[in-house]
Amino acid sequence: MASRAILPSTKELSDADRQCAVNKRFPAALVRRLHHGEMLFSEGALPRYCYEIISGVVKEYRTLEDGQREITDFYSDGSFVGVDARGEYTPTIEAVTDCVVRCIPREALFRDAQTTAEISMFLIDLLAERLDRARQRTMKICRKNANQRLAGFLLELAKRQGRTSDVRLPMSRQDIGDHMGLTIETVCRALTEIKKTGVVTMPSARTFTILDEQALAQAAGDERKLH
Amino acid sequence: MASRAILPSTKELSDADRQCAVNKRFPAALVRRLHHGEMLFSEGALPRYCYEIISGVVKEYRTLEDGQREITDFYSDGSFVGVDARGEYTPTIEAVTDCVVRCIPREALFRDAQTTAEISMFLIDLLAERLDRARQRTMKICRKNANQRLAGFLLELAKRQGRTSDVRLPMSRQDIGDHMGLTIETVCRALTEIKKTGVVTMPSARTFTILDEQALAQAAGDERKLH
DNA sequence: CGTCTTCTTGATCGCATTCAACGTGTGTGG
DNA sequence: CCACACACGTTGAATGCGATCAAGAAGACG
Repeated sequence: MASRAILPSTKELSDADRQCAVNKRFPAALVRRLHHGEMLFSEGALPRYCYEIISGVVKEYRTLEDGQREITDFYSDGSFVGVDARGEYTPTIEAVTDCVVRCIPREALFRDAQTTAEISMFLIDLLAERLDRARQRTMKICRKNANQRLAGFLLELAKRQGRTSDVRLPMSRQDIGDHMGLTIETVCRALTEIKKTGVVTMPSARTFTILDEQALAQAAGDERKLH
Repeated sequence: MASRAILPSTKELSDADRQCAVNKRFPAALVRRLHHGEMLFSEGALPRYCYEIISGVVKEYRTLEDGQREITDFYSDGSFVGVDARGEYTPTIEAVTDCVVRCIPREALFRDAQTTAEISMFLIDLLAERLDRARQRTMKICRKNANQRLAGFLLELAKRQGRTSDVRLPMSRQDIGDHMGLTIETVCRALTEIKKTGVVTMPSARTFTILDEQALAQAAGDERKLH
């Protein structure tokens, strides 16, 4: 696999590497427990801490004046959130499931980044990866129809959870819609259509099993129609 | 105006500040001239240089398998491009108009970032700003209709060029469409509708004058319809 | 067991796309 | 300088996808 690093000499940081680099600096960081629906911080104010997700899933979102939400991403164990918050553009981080997170003081992290290359490179790599991901998401939303977006979303969930059977959908249909730029009804319909093709089964609304991964990838890809 | 910096203690870097920080390190960087349509580098390979735009406008884009393009952004003088390139996900940078750019060796830049806080902070701030911008763009594309997107685009062009009269549209309708997630026809129709409302005049296809800035901002904003 | 939330399906509507044709402008060579 | 060609821009008509409005089904929870 080709390197995704920002420089050829910089190897791609795995979540473990990141944890390591920051852990060395902040070994005694506070651990905090979150209940489903609780917020780590919300838009507007620059947070005092950023967080590493130890377990559970959080969603990161912004709200428009008219109340519409955009969920930029979901994060689970090994991911860092709140690092890229900037002043008034700080998004909200909310627990999708019960979570355990490690609190890292932002000010100290950025102070250390000024003296420790390991930390600053960690930040640069993290931001570059997020930027790339944000742009790929825009591309998907612009260029793919509802079925393709949902097929891609299921594939990614399965990949993140490292399995194809009994994959969990921890977030609501509304959350999925807010993430994919679709309404809740369209999410339902797209899921139903995918089920109908037989490549995926859903024993319950919040679990699924991929029967034909290749066909699902195909459905997420260049196919204009999914019938 | 509230700070947009990533930390309260970090003041927002203006383009001038950035130029300054990097200039100090790379005072003798090579200058290169580009003709309209020429590429600085293209997707796939990690570029050896990144560039500061001295004059002219470039577009940054990726291409999907099926040939569709997504223009992530347009950059003009004072902006840096190619900094956030990462391995296989490197986008293409192409001159929209004739350009003059300053070449900065990437490897040296990132090496310096490991020893000089000024450089690493420059990179972190640049990436954080791009990330924010990318997400706001996604939000606009998801939640706003064609007329709103175009109104917003015109406003931004005017703002960047620092005037409301004889604002240049250096890019083609196709480029605008690829940037806003619309077809070329829809771009035309949206522009026509905006002209019809009388808030903007277009002496030629590539120039416009804003007659009523507030009304244009309104049209870009929460209005669902523009009649 | 009943209530509330979440999920699903149906019918209709509107916006942007698609396909098609026609204008407009720009640059090149005769 | 004009004629022509070609790229770019504009407008029209028909189609289709996802949004909206509405109602009903399935879980979750006390």
